[in-house]
Amino acid sequence: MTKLPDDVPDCMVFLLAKAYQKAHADFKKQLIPYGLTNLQHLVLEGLWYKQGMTAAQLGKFLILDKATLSGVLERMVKGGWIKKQINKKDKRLLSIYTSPKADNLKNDLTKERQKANQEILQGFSIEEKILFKRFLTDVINGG
Amino acid sequence: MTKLPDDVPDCMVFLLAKAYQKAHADFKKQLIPYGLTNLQHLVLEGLWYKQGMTAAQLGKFLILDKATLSGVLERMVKGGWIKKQINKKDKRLLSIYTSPKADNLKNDLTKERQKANQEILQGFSIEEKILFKRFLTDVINGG
DNA sequence: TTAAACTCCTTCGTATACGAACTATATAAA
DNA sequence: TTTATATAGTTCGTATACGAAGGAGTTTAA
Repeated sequence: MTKLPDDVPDCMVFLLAKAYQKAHADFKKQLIPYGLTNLQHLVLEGLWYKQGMTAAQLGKFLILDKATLSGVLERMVKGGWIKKQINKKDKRLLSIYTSPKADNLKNDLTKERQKANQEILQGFSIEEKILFKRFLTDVINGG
Repeated sequence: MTKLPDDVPDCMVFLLAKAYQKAHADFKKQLIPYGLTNLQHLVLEGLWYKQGMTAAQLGKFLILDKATLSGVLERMVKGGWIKKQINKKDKRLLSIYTSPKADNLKNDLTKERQKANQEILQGFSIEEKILFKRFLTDVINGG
């Protein structure tokens, strides 16, 4: 990731993309020792937040397309991170649970996430951090 | 894109990802009538900024991996948006130029970009806009 | 001058990301 | 009850995104 030129045409999508990619790339490196990708980590966070969510609920929680989630969940089952369980009352529904292997990493992953937050917001004052998060949520919710 | 829950675990990578994805999805829709993707539009902006850049220079300008750019450029040549030209002095280098078909859309695309910026920053005061952009560039450059 | 080192671009592998079409299941309506 | 509609997941197609390895060309160094 190189220095951003000063005089690019003004484009918010570009700025958001590159800020995201920078943060993503750094956190990705932090997660390599755990054998987890960024998104897979988010799936675990989602399930720890509310265990047994269906794929649809998880997708809503993570603001993620069901098509994307489908593949991620498949790889996470294969990796032993989660279990899928078909709902007996409604056979369309998949309830998803974290595995013990995942749960054992919960504290470590929380620390990694906090470390990532710190590095991303390094140099930001407390007020700026709050403001920045408000701006981002405004972009997400606004429209 | 649904409403963001209030009590997610604090994760900047998530916020940045979703803010980017929201902005990206909206701009993507704007670009459909032109037959261009978001990134392809950025390639044109890059070339209008400095015509004849090599793939490596363009990648640096757009903060993009050469492997990603390679495929994008191939599709853009196929679509008639750009021309690749091998440098005679150094046969490794590809100089890249926009096509007349692309140049004809320059004004329209500029307007679309400005419209996208407005929508993303809708509700932001002038000071907030400046601050937000500073925050994002800080994330990109900082580390 | 010839081998080593370097650079540019492509190709491959893997993981997002999402629209669209499809299957299976469940519910609503006629 | 049978049909219509709706919902949950999967699959397919296309486009990023990037690390790693490879091929071709250039430069440096012994």
